[in-house]
Amino acid sequence: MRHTQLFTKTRKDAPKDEVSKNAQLLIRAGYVRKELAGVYAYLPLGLRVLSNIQKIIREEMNAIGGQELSMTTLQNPALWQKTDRWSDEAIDVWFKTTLKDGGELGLAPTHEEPITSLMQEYISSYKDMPKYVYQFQTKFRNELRAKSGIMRTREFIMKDLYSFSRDEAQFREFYEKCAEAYARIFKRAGIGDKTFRTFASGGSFSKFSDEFQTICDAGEDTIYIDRKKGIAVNKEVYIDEVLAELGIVKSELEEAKAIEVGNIFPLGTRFSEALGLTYKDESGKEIPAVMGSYGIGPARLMGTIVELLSDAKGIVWPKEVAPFAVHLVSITGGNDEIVAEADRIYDMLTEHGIEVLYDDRDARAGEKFADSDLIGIPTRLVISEKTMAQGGIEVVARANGTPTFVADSGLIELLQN
RNA sequence: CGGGGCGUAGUAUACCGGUAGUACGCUUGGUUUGGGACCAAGUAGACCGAGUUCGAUUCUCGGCGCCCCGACCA
Repeated sequence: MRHTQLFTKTRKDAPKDEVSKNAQLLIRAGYVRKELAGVYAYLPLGLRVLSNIQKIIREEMNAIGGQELSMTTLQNPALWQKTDRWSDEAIDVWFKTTLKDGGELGLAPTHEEPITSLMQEYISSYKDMPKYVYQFQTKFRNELRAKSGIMRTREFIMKDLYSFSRDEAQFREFYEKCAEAYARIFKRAGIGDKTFRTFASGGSFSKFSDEFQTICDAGEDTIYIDRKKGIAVNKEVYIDEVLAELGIVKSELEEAKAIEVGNIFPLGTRFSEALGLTYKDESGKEIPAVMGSYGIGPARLMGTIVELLSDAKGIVWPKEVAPFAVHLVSITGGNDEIVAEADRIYDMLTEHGIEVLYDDRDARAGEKFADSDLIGIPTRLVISEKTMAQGGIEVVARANGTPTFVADSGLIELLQN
């Protein structure tokens, strides 16, 4: 993509109403725009990042047998009444709306009810399970206080997967498989070394759940990490009984602030019983399915990456989530030959299927480099009078800023490795 | 929801009970051209409502919006 086609612009100053690093950098670089408190629009660059994150998640969910679908955001109150979750006391973050005929609808804060109802139509035998379905769908949560930029918002897309199993053992098997898939996702997203599977409370559904917590000072949670074992405990269940159960001792734990980037938890038969999702076992007996729920918020993950992987100049995207693989920057000084050469390189990269943002603006080097650092694409290619005289292209890694030279005959090979 | 703070050009800010200033941006012209250039001329602003006052962007009240701390977070 040519920069001159991009409608967004970078800014030197962060808006004064944003304090969080993720929002400041993402707004300055033109990835997102704030519409309201806790409501952000994703601009072309931001949407590319979000899509890349979703691609990683999708690949890993498909790899463990997940099937993607898309439910609705408008919710039928009747289903939520059956599980006793329609009242504002049960779920205090509801956004509700009224129909013209006077009826009421909900804007989905989560999707246990509709997915259970949906699957009830397709699961009737033990032979129909296990099944794993997921979606990327907008959730609305009427947070009393939105905060931390794109990490705690009132409207956000969430990947939510639901598992349907015959019994506890079958459920457990998938639960562990999913935990492994989550670890792969966070590793690919560039935050694997700072993300820990964390024992946490199960909320209103069950005794426990597992969170995936990424160590970061901008986080809202406090966790206790056992680095040797590679696991952690959320402060909310930091009690002797739990520590004993997990086989960890207080003296070896390290306290840290962390961001909850994922959460998996058992639902048991809480929803299947309430909504009649039962199946017949081998003996013809009617049994409720055992369910599990598995969530990741791609936007929160995006925000976490920015919080962790950025420096004074801007963002430093990991390869798999970067909006483009390379940032081609021309320093032309008004010289048409350099423009032609940069155009040629751009075409060559594009023909080889390399995703490239081409800064073809008629701007000075300083501004282009500053913007390039801010936007944070992993590899920068510079074409200038200097590089042309040396018969090559300058390659700069955003992460460390060290320039190397490559002849254009070796460029494609270098980038494809 | 409790507490605190803030609303001034597109952005960041200043001053003031008496015609709102600066920087960046943007427009035009010129000089520049490897780390956010320079000169010149332009462009553009007081969240909404009520009150006090001769006069309110400024003071008071209300509303709306935004931020922070806490609480909450299926």
